[in-house]
Amino acid sequence: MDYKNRTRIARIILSDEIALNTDVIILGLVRTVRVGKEVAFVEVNDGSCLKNIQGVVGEPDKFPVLSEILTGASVRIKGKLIESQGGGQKYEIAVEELDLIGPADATYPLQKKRHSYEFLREIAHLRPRTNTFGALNRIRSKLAYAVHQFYQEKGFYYIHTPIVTTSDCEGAGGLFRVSTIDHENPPISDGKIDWTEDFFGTESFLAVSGQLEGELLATALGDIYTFGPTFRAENSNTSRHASEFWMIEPEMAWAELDDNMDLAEEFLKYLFRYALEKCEEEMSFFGQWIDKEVRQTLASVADSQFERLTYTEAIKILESSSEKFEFPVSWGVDLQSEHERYLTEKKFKKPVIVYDYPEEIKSFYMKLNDDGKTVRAMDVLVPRVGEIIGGSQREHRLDVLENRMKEKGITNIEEYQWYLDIRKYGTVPHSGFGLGFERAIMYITGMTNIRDVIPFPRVPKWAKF
RNA sequence: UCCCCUGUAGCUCAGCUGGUAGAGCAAUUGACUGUUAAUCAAUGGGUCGUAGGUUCGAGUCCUACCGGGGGAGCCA
Repeated sequence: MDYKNRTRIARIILSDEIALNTDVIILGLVRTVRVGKEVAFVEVNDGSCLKNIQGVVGEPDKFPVLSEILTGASVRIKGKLIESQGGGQKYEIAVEELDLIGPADATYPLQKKRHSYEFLREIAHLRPRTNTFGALNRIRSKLAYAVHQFYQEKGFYYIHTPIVTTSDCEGAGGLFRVSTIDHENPPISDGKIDWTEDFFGTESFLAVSGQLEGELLATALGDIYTFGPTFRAENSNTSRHASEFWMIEPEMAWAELDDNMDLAEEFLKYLFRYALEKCEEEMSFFGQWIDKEVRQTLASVADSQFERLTYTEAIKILESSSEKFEFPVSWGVDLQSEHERYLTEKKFKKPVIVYDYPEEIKSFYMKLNDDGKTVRAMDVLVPRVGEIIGGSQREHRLDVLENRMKEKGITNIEEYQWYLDIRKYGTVPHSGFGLGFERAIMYITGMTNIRDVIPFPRVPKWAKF
């Protein structure tokens, strides 16, 4: 079989680059078959785009294989590309050869109808074959490319931070243990597990962030970014948390919080514009089936300023608002979801950056402001998704950093010697943030559950496929 | 982890105040059609999440457990 000479459907339908009457070979999965006496139609999708192409069989009697071709089968169609004689599509294939490559029987779970997302999650091995997940996986790929393009064009270096970490206190929640110790018969010393016997000679975990290492590279290379998997062993059961997700973490040397906010805003707008301009087919699909206003929202956000306000200002707005909150607000408490949602969805109706948070509720590495009460932290909040970016200017003053670590109760400071060393030798002001890639995709596509924007989600009680 | 809702044919669901199950789609068979989530007809298909309990009798009520959804916390 000459699989190599096949023509991808996107080249026919989307880019219009195949001339009429060209002999083409289509390889793909059957979406639906309609067999009659005089004519039969075999509609195929090959994953290159949303649209299917239909093969037209003029004399069905001469193709007994038609009776074996059901929805879900893989087929090879050879024939001439012709102008469609029916309405509804521009092109079709006048079938000359029709081969069933891989049959699918009546048990094929994907029917010619809409399925619930809940059901599709249970068949995550097959859901990529649906229109929605095809579009999601394609736009995910394109947006990942856009991430690299954005940073590479700005002169940032793409760096790889370790997946396995030995520091158990990165300030971002629960960690997954990495171990080769026989857990049914662990080595014991002084009544406790002897981790020096473990693979790395010490306790080790999956990284919850590449930030600390990112800072090291930034002070050497200037501007860097990471884009990789991140693991959080939190028992979070929400539509916007996953145990394994992809995060983009830029880190800029010689940059303060304003520069950080500028970068975050520019970055998000770049992704929104990229989706609108370079992912037209997917975005029109999402606009039709997922969220009718999503394109309009992205376009208006891409052309407007994000609202920036300090935590203190945010608290004042919330306190003077007539909105009834379940949790009362006052200076010093962390903003609840309902507060964040009010700010971004009701008050400003666009992305909002809140910065300068009370130091008590933020991590040790964030730069202390001169007021001694707040730190240079920032959160970017967007409607429907909530917190999409979290970042800060880092504390680059060695003595201040050491003090804050002590205040935060970090006892094993000597294990962070490497982190402190970049402050000890030629320290530079630097800033960075983390963007949850899936949350960005949710915002861009209008999808409302993080489990549907990553092909194989990992969440509490679910790591199948 | 907490609160609320939910679990009935392959899928989406109906099943009122308890009396041993229905529809649409899918599938199978046949007919018909330049069709396009094709159409029409017939047929097959369910130990009602699991385990207990109340009751003469439970899909329907109660308890526990296991899934799923929404919200909260944690955050990206």
